[in-house]
Amino acid sequence: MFKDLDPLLHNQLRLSIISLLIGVESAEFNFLLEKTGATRGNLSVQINKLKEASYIDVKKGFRNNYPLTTCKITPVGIDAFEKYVEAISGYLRKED
Amino acid sequence: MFKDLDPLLHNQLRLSIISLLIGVESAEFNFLLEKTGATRGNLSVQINKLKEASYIDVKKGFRNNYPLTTCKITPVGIDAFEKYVEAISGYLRKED
DNA sequence: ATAAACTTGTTTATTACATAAACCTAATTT
DNA sequence: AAATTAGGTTTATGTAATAAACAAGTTTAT
Repeated sequence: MFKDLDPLLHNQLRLSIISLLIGVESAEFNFLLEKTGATRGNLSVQINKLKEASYIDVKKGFRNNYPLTTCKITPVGIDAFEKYVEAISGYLRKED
Repeated sequence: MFKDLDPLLHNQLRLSIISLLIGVESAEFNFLLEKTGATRGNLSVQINKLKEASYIDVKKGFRNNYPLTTCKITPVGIDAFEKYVEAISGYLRKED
C-alpha cells in the first residue's frame, strides 16, 4: 500500500541538502548553510551521514586560506532521491 | 526557501494514517493496522499523538462485545495535511 | 606582536522520538 | 475452568536529531 520511506532522506535537513544538490553541479558548505538555515553543527553531521551512504561526495580544500567543503550529489544519491520522491508521492494523493 | 515540515506529519506511520483517513469517512483500528502494516502498539501510540493534536477524532465503543476504536480526520487534520503536501512538494521539484 | 574577533567547520551531550515488547481486560473456545 | 483470541495500552529501550561546546587556524585592531 505505502512504500517505505528511505529514513536517510525522510529528514528535513538531509532532504533539503539533497534537494539543493540535485539542482547544481556542486555546492559549498556555506551555500547549504544559508539555503537550509541549519546550524553549522547540524549541517556538518547530516552532510557526513549522506556522505557515508555515498549519496554525496565531499571534497575538502582551502580558499583564501580558509577551509572549504564542497558537496556534490552522486548517482547513488540521485537514484535514492528519485525513489524517495516516488515513494512519498504515494502518501500525498487523496485518491486511494 | 524550504518550508518547515510539520513534525507530526513527517513520520511514516502518522502520515500513512492521515493519508488513509483523508480518503474515507472514518476508519477502524484494525483497518488502519492492516493498511499500514504497523504493530498494534505503535499504531496506538501514533493515533493518540494525532488525537492530542486534534488532527483526528477517536471514538471508543464496542462491537460484538469487543472494544472498537474508530478514527476520523478533523478539519484541523485536513488543513495540516494540505499544508504538509504543499510544503514537502517544495523539496521534491528539481527546479529551484 | 599580541590580543580579540572572525571563519569554517567538528565533536559531544542532551533531549526527544520511534518502535517493539510486555502487559492488560474481557470474551470466546475447548 | 484453562487456554486462546480480540482489541488495545503502557513501558522500556535504542536511535536519531539537534544545539551547545570545542577546535584550529586567520584576520584585524591595538
